[in-house]
Amino acid sequence: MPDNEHKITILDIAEKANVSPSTVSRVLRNSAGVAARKRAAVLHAVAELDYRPNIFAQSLASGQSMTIGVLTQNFGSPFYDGILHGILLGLEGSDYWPLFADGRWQPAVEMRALQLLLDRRVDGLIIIGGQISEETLQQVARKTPLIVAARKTPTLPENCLYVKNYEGGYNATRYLIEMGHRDIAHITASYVNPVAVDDVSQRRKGYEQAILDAGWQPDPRLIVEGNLQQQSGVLAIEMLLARGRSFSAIFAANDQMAFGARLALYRRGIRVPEDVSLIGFDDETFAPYMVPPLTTMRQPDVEIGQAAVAAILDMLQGKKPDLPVFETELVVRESVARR
Amino acid sequence: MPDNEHKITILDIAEKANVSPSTVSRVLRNSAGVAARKRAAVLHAVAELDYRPNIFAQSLASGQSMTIGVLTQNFGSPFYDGILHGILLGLEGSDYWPLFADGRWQPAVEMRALQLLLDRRVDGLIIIGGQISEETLQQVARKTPLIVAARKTPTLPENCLYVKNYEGGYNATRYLIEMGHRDIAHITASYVNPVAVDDVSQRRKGYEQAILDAGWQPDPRLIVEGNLQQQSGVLAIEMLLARGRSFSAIFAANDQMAFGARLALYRRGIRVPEDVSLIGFDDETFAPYMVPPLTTMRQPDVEIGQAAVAAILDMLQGKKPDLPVFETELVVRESVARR
DNA sequence: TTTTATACTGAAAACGTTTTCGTGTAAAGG
DNA sequence: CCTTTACACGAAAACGTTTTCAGTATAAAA
Repeated sequence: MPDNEHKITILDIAEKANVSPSTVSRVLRNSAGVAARKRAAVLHAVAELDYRPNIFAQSLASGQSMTIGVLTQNFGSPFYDGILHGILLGLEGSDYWPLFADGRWQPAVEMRALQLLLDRRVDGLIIIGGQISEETLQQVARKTPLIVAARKTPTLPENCLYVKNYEGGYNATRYLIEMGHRDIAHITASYVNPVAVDDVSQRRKGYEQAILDAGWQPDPRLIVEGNLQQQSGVLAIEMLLARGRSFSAIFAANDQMAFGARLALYRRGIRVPEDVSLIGFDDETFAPYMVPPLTTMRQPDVEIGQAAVAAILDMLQGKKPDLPVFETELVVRESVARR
Repeated sequence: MPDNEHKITILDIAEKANVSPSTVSRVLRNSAGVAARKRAAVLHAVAELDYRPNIFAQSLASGQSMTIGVLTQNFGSPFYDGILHGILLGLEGSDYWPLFADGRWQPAVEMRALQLLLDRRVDGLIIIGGQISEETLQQVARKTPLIVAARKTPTLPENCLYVKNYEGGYNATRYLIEMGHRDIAHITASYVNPVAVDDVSQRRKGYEQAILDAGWQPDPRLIVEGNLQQQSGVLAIEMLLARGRSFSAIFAANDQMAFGARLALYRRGIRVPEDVSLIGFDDETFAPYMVPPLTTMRQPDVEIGQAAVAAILDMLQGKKPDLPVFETELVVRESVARR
């Protein structure tokens, strides 16, 4: 690099402002009273020299990294992406900076990512989904402010952000029933390579309870399993059709599988919603642009991200965080018809 | 763990292994020869005490942060997300760690994010899209290895990753022509709040040239502008239809607008591809699940991300990076019919 | 006027590494 | 044998802050 300019440090500021380095530091962090005259001189020198503190020295000396670790499973997934967006929003103007890591739904990768985040001495940690053992999580929580979202963690009620998936599944099904449907298929997922997905099984329980409450018996022939990806929605429909059990509506445990299902129905010449109604879960960005626009249960992803950050920030200040419970919301579009 | 509070440092290792701290450091970074016996002792002590180096001290002493800054404009966008994924992939196993920042397509936010990344002393920087002035970019490039992707930067040919958008637009249009279409509409975008989108205007030039090469004149009534979002695709179709100029095919400058267009056509009862053919650009994850599956031009997003990382890593080793030029690829699905 | 708090402030000690400098020792060369 | 040369490796000096400690004024209290 041709540019061998001397990096300006706090010492340069001190010299230029005719004070000691300690005083410069005090001014910069507002950690103690400093005479107005000197404060001005310091500020002036800082501006003049365009001083940029060395973040490593700061962190080393103060023991704080001013970063929040965010461990997610899949940058690409729309739901996770919404949470990330919320985190970004929540962090805005807070002096903290997010450090993202992606576990890619692989236990080994995830553990490594967690370790790396810890090694980078994050001041707080937000974990979205994943499959790290509760024991490990407890251990982490003991040393670092921790929030776990989009995942069930019975042993850490104080650190968990929770969405009412059971109610969501119930309400989605209930809506179909109210629209006159009786034979309602459900596309669920119990293991995704190969981690149990509690959220989704909660939705299934809600589905089954809604059927029971209507006075009917859930029919196992109407339940198929996918893996949350679009393609598995296609397969689910094939399987369902092969079983020969008729149905007039489908509740997919997430939008992505609903999209796949919709495509499979199109290929079979089955119209939506004239022949079969379809409801999803998540309200992904694409849902309003499905043909026809997808009726679905919205999860407040951005809000969850914001709440996670708010909670971490509270914890960092020693306050008890408040952990709202999130409701899902029915978004009526055009993929469900009255029967 | 029975955490006796005492953080173990390199000194503890040194003591336990009966060597000096310097030697421990040498073993850990492999920076100089160490007697096999001592090396083993150090490694043993490290394992025994579960030593974790303090990354701030390392960075402070070595002057390297072992991080790569990534400045993106929009975590949510599928194309950007693909690039991010590629970056993650490329970084795997490289000792470097990505630091993400989101410019949100807002110049002020973007500049602030850049500044923060620089303050964190990233060893390299990848900028995806955005509107930071070329002058600023040059300044940055002088001090830090820099790669700019998905954006035109005439003054920085050595730092730029480039996709053949012109050819992509040309080929998409050419394909429609070959399929027997003559009246081909184009949904483009010239400014997106309010940054000029060079990629998209290249595609438009390709479109116009293909028409010219077929011996016809581009008709301005067949060109509408959106803002790259789905919703603008809907509006574009409304506008197009209102103009009364007939057309049998549409080339949308990105998939998102194609999705919106498809919805608008559905609402008007215009069938795809029987009445109107539709081709997009990007090959987003959702494209194969549109109804009907969308024919589109694929951009190698993941590969771009990987190439960006590879280039940065090269630069960090003082090597001249090789900067491949990326081709787009026609992905034929079912949204274009022969006329 | 003397005492006693009450600001300020600078010197110096962390913080936990990496890296430079020398020194002692063993191998190689004459 | 005596010099070089090469190698290991410990001591100590960075790296750039924050924070503690110990003053010194200065103002308030007595």
